[in-house]
This record gives sequence, C-alpha cells and structure tokens, in this order.
Amino acid sequence: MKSATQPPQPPTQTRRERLRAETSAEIKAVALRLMADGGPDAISLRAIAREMGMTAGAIYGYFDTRDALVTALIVDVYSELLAAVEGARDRLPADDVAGRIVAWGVTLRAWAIANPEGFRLIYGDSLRGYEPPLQEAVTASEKRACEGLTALIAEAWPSAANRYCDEVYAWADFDEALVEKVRTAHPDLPPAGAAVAMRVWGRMYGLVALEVFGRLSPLAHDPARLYEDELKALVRDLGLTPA
Amino acid sequence: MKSATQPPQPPTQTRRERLRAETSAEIKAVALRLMADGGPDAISLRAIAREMGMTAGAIYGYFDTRDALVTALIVDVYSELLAAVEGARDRLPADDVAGRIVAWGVTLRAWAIANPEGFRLIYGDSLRGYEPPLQEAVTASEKRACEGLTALIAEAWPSAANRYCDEVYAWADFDEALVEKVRTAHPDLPPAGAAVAMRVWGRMYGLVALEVFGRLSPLAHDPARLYEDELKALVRDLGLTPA
DNA sequence: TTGATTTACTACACGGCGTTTAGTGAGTGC
DNA sequence: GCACTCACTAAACGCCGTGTAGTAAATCAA
Repeated sequence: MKSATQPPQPPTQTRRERLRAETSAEIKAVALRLMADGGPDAISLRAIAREMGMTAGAIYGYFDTRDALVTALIVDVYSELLAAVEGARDRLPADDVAGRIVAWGVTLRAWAIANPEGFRLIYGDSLRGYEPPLQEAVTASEKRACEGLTALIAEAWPSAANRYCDEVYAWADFDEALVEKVRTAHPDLPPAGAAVAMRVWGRMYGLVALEVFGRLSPLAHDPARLYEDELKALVRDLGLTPA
Repeated sequence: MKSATQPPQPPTQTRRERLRAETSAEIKAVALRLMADGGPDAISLRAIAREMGMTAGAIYGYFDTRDALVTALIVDVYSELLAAVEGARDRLPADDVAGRIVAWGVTLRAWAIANPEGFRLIYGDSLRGYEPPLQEAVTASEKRACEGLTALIAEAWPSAANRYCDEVYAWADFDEALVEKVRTAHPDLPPAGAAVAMRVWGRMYGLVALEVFGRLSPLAHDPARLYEDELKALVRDLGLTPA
C-alpha cells in the first residue's frame, strides 16, 4: 500500500511511530479483507489478530474498542466512495449539469455493487449495537457527501428553482457547519436548494440500498435499468434535459 | 393477547398444540420486546430463555435456529407494516389517487419512526450474517408491498403514462409471480408501470431509511418536512395534483 | 389402570466473541 | 549501562449460538 519513499525526511516520525502506524494500517487492511469475504460481521478482533499472528488483546493498543475500529473503517471506506463519486462528477465539464448528476448517481451504484460489503458497512445499520455515538468523523463524511450533491443542485438551480418556489426553508433547518460551507460556496442558493439536495440524495440512496440489501433483485431482474431510468427522471424533474 | 373464546370447538387443536402455539408466540413476543429496547442484536436465545424462565436450548424445540426465529419476526413485523400502509391507503376514496399515494408514504415513515427497531429488523441488513437465504416468506411480504404500490401506480397511470412513454420494459423483467398478480389486477398497466412502482418504492424508502439509520437527522433538523415535500413532488411527477 | 412412547425441557459442553488484567521482554532515551 | 516505556502474550470473565444426553411429565394404547 504505502510506498517506501521519504527517507531523507527528518524524524518528524520516529521509528516507533512509523511501526505503530504501519501496524494500525495493517489491522484495518486485514479487517477490510475479512469484511470483503464474510460481511461486516466477519470483522472480529480475534480473527484479525489470528490473521496477523497476534493475540486479540494486542489490538487494544491501537483501537479502544471494536466499534472504534469499525468507525475508522467506515471513515476510510466512506472517503473512498466519496472520491469515486466526486471524481466521476468532476470528469465532466461544468456546464453538463445533467451529466454530472447522472454520473454521480451511476458511480454511487457502481461502487456499491462492486463493494457491497463496504456499502453495508457504511449504510446498513449492521454492526451489533453500533451507531449510538455515530462518531463526528462519520458525520463529517456525511456532510462532504451532502456538500457534493448540493454543489450539483446549485448548478442546476437556475432551471430547477421555479419547481420548488413554493417550498420555503430556513437555513436554521440544517446543520450549522454544513450551512456555512454551502453558503460561502453557493451564495445564491436558497435553503430550499439544500433541501432538494438531501431529497436527491435519498432518491439515489433508496434504490441502491434496496438492491445491495437484496430487496430489489428478487422482484426486478434488471435493477440497473430501473436505476438509470430513475436518474433520468430525476434530472428531468430538476428541469434539466438528460443527455 | 389471545382472548379465551373458543371452548365448544372440537379438538381441531389438541391441548398440546395449543400450549405449543402459545409458547411459540411468547418467544416471539419476548424477542420483539427485547428488540424494542436494545436493538435487533438484543435478540439472543439466551436472553429470551432467561426472560421466560427456560434454558436457551428449549427454544430449539420451536425454531430450528436463531435465524429462523428472526425470519419469523421479520414476517410478523413486515405484515404489521403492510397492514398499516394498506389501511391508510384504503381509508381514502379510490378517486383521490394523489392522496392515497401520499397516505401510503406518510404512513410508511410514521410507522418507521414509531418502530425504528422494527424497521431496522426488516430493512437494515443487520443481524449477523443473516440474509443469505432471505426466506421465501420474506420475499412474499416484499411482493405484497410491491403489489400495493403497483395498484396505486395503476390508478395514477392515466395521468402518468405519457411521462414514461419512452421507457419500454418487458414483463419478463420482473418476478413471474408478481407479474401474474399485477396483470390480472391491472390488465391495462404496461410493464413500465411496474418499473415506476418499484422506483417510487425506492424513492420513499430512501429518505425513511436514511432517517431511521440516523444518517439524515444530523444534517437536517426537520426530516418530516423534507419527506413530505418529496412526496408532494413525487405525486406531481406522476402527473397528479397534490391535495 | 398400567405400561410404552412421545414431548418439553434441563444440564452440560464446545468453540467463538469482546474486553480486562497482570506479566514479560525487547527497544528507547538519558 | 540503566531505568523505563511500549508492544505484546497469556489467561480469565461473561456473553453468545448450538449440539447432545438425560429426565420427568403428559399422552396414548391395552
């Protein structure tokens, strides 16, 4: 994973710290591998330790608890997913708003189908009695996703605005930090735009989650088709013309 | 629960069978109670047995495995949910199609918010390595949900059809049993109608699931509002005029 | 009524889990 | 060279699902 390329660096990191970071990374890597075959529940401290030739207790030197490890994994996997969708969006020209929205959506599904266990890790509520704290770090990823979609909605707003003119929201209806970022990035977008972004998010998430959780495939044999048509309808509903 | 009112009945059920059925029902009831506080993972055979003054092994006389019990719970809870949404739909006159669709959606969310653990049980992929078989009985509930929504789409089809005229589907794209029921109930509905029904399902599910899984509330303070506006947009997108 | 049989259940064991605690040996810093 | 920190092991605790052997009571047949 980590290529060995910073030897002349002054010891901003001691040898101990480096070894420590490497072990920590290996724990996460093994955990992800175990999850890939066997589902999120296959992430057990004992199994990871076994795989690494350690005892389970040793992991407590790196993560306070199993849930802390899972949280770290979620953060990592989530940022992979975000990089994928953001990349797909940014690969299209800024004036092709419809294309960018569809690209985001298509990439979301493609990633989810390719990494179903990762998707479950992030969005399935799995993992024992997890979620109560729902770490700040996870919420940060959530915000980043929301910002990305909001940016797209802001681009689409000129054509979409008149469809949502009767929906009056206040900025106070949304998370403060998120609002601040959105308002500086898109000063002309009204609160209703943020609301639309979250609704679009739900609309994309719905079909993808149903499919990954196995709730769609027994009924419809071509969920990809279903999803793509939904995306087309989505951009149409935003006043854009799909490609 | 079960009132004691069928004494003159001939022993279509022996005393043994009755006791057996009662114990089975108690197991499920206790399991649901444990789940209500403590989440789906709190359903442990040992905890149930403890609560009932039995040993864990005794439960194997009633359910082959923990997953079998969970499946039975899912079926029960799912049919509760379905009864709720179908009831809400049928409480409105047949000609108020928009109202019936919104009622279905609103009731879905209301039920989910009132029974978050039940919703997780059904739709969260939780529960250890569950899901592989995804019992026939569960899929049956899925179909019933889909049929219900398809009925609504069929009612809306006169006004919605022209919006989906370019989407050509075949009945072969869908589950055979589902298709048969839909076609006899709504002979004029084309396959694209079934596709729209599933997409509507995904659209409703998306926001509700995000909220129940705690992924929406940190960002938006009024998810109900968000959801209701989405439902309004949904019926509008079907060519209907919301109330 | 009595004897055979079915049934519901207990007791116990196995292996796996997360987590804690006490102890050990090698690497680090003065 | 010495004190010390740190990564780790070993063993235990109390959970869990699951299988097996045994028991006592309910049921049925004569």
